[in-house]
Amino acid sequence: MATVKGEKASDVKQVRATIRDVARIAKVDPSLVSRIVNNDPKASASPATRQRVLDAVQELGYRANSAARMLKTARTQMLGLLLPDMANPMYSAIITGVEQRCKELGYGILIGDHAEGDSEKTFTDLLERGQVDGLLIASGTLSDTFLKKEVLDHYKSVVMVNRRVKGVSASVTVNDELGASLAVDHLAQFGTKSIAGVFGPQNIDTAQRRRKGFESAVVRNKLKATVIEKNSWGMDAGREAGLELLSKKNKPDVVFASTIMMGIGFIRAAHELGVDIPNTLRIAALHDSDIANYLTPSLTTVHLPTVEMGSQSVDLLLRIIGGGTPGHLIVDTPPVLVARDSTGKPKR
Amino acid sequence: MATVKGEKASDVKQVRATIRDVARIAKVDPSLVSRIVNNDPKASASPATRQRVLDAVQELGYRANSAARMLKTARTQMLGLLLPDMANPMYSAIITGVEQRCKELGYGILIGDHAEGDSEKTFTDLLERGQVDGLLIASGTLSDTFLKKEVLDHYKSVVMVNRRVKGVSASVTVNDELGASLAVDHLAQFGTKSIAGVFGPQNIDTAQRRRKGFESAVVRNKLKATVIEKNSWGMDAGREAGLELLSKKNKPDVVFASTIMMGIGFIRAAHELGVDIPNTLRIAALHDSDIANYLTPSLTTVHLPTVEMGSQSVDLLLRIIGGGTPGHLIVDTPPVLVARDSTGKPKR
DNA sequence: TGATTTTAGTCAATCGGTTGACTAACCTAA
DNA sequence: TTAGGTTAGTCAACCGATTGACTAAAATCA
Repeated sequence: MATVKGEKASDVKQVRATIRDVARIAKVDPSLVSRIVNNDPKASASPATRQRVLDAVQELGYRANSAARMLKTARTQMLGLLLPDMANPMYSAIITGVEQRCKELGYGILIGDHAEGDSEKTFTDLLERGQVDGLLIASGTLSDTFLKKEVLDHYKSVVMVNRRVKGVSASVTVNDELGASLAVDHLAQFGTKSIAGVFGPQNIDTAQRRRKGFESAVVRNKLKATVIEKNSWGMDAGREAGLELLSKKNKPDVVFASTIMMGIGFIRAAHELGVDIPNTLRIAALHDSDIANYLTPSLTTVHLPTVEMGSQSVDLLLRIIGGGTPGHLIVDTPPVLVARDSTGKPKR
Repeated sequence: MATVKGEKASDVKQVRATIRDVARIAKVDPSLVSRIVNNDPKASASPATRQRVLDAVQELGYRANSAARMLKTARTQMLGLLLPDMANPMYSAIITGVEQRCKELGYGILIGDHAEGDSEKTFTDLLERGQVDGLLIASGTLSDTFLKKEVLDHYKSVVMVNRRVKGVSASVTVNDELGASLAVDHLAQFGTKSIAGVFGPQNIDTAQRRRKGFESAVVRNKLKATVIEKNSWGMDAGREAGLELLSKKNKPDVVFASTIMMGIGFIRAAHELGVDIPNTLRIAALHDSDIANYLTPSLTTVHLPTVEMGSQSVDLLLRIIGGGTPGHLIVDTPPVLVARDSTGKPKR
């Protein structure tokens, strides 16, 4: 190997073997190599030749240059994933699911974390750079109209995750309705008369579905309900709701929080106001996460199949990219109640 | 436009304009378009021509096909980011920083979340697909030897984030030592005699640095210290440490937890054992995060510049990719103590 | 045996940008 | 006036893989 003056071993970037290198070593045409490695049905090669090619691939550690492949096939083998906030355990569960499935299928993920302000920019960036074959959007905050406008304007393969948006023809959600009603049923069994429900932005269908499940269970259990709607899904919103509700004259006996983050905030508010959980107040929240075990009291949750939602979104998106029909999928893994201390028997 | 039978408007994917389209409209050669849009200093064009080109770009909404550019330039304009766990707030802070900077510089991020088992696979995938110009590794768990072997084997541009690994010549870290000692100094001011420190895997330099800061502050404050080392950084490890320490005869008065997650776990253990914080026990942890405000009691932390660490890692990596010399950078934003209730005056 | 199909493989165009080399017209200065 | 230098732009060869069209030899069939 030619060595440039002053070159150190660590500087040597070994040159990636190309398909021509493989072809030369296996003594065949590059096109045949291509067909063999991609096991193209049109490839016809004798077993011996095929083996020679495979050996050469092995020997050189050949891997197709993805840029070249992209250019020719107009497929990037990458999916975009747009999220508002990675720190939220719900979103990280979605990421996990998306990632798992993508890895299995050989797709890469380009992540777009959209902060509040620049959502528009990130969005168009991902789309216009044309570096993804399709886009998964898991945002509980961007408005329907914005999404619809942006998405349709770019005619891209898009799947909404954990949400349905009118005008976007594909989505994957979980059974939020059942999840919410499971929580309410659990809370109702303690003989309460009054329940409160804390919800997220009502212009987003996810919140609506949860509310629907909440309300049907409320009716079924003959409870009297108070509802609070917040404009975000976070701990701050949960705490505010808690402070509001718990400083009222007639406090609720039990509370349903529509996200675990809101539940955490609510518990915090209860502590601040000296309200004892679970003796005076019981609370349950949607979305399970490890953190629920580490709160005091530990938080009763309903586990929703968010990881599956992530992976099934990938499958749906790929189907759409492949020309299949879009649609609205509800993950059929059922929600499961995980009872913990926040609804438990009073301690001691 | 030719319309295929049965084609609906929504099926029409508008064809991306190519550089040739722009050239045709502006009546120049494609090469000139390329030079103008990339403002190549070699481009010489009259103001009028330049404007024609720019107008055409505008009109067609032209954006260079990234695959073609990658192929020709052998640059992908993408960085890989390898993380163990997105749910952890420390890592999501790093992501935030990396993302911000990448967006500013027009780079994309390919995320690799390495679960415990498949770390090796993800790793080689990202590297071998050759889809990134360089790699940021922010893993507090992969072993030095593994990293060294994999990294060096692939001669890639790599920056370690929040960690230094012998044999990998670039890293960005924060001043963990100072951070830890700040926390200890704060804890010491309450007149305690005995302090406990809870640390992560000692085969990782990050843990060692924190320990060093802890110990120097312990000496400076003339304290008697107990040290616990755990093999992970999480809530579970913190809780275990808490259960161990707090069921002993002579419990510590104050505790330093080397991550916020460990702090959360420790508080949980204290609750389980009925130890009152902050009256009986005071605790402070490294890494600030929103969740610290929502715990009960809220958790005193030391804010480390993790977001900056993320963005500066990008700068360093890009410098290396551009042929610059690697090096070990310590983010110079100083750690800041954020005092909260877990070390506060006893309530009431 | 001769005609036809199958097998095994090659050829060459193409995807869209980039970039070094080149040219023609114009400008400057001696 | 003419040599030398700018300015404004063009030409064409890549980058590496894919894929439709093609060919020659071998196998099958009648």
